[in-house]
Amino acid sequence: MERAIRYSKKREAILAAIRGTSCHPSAEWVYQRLRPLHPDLSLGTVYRNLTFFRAHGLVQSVGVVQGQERFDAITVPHSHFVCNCCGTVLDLPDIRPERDLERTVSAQYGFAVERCELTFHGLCPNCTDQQNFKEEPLS
Amino acid sequence: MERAIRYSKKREAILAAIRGTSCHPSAEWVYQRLRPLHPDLSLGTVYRNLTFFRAHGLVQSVGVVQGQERFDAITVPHSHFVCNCCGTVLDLPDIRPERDLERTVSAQYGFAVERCELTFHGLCPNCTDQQNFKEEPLS
DNA sequence: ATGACTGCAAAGACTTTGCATCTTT
DNA sequence: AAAGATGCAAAGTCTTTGCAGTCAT
Repeated sequence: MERAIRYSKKREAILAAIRGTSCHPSAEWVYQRLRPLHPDLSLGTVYRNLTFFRAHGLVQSVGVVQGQERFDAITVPHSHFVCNCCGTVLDLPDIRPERDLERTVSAQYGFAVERCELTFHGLCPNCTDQQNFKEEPLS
Repeated sequence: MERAIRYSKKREAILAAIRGTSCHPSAEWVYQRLRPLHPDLSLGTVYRNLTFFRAHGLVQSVGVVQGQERFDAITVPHSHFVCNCCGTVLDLPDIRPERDLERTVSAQYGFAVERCELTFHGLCPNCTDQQNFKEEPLS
């Protein structure tokens, strides 16, 4: 028998928080975000629901950035940029790998490919500026 | 003044261990691998050297798989496949994103792109078989 | 001799989990 | 009333770090 799913205010709020931002939040971010409105929210509940959402395909992991797992409510395939300095994660909606690459990998290697992740790493404009500033100290 | 770099037996062994495998090892893997030959090796030293190698471009992180960071001695761009079940990481040397994608992202978004990561997730043949077996229990 | 590297163990950071309680159905 | 969801705090993992001792130059 499959485990029943019940409504919960917290769960709804957690999902809404993730859907309401494009920052690809971490568990901690969601927790801090909801605490004002839900003072009795527990970080454990955030984690449990993130696991729940991922298992049910409502959110997707964008990977671990600077030690924290980051999540995305957009589950259709798209690419990301990750700033190595500040950890910002940004969507690149129109950057796509070649369409048939997944199929090629499946066929060529015999893997059951479920998804494909294209991620760019570097510095965002903000951090580029700050880095430049550091390299040109007050002479 | 730049910090001097000295030779160290352990460091050499750690790098050799990473270069000598294609399994994209974790710190723990390297530690277990070297323990027979270097009984006094410390896990902290493995971590410190992994950080050192990455900072000097001798190894590259392949990301965090099932809670552990995985490393790759091959630092030329190439793609990976990660098995969601057993955590195996495999190289896909001939699968490459379009050549100019990094430049496009730099130009279009103003990021200083340092590298691009193309990773496929799914099940390796081994885990596919075992999964099938589970789904067809002894009738 | 200097200072880089290491072992050891403690501390840190993030995440998971057990159990009693509260909520939904 | 039954069982899922939560709060709380403890435990679990992986990783980093301080310090004293060791080793390379």
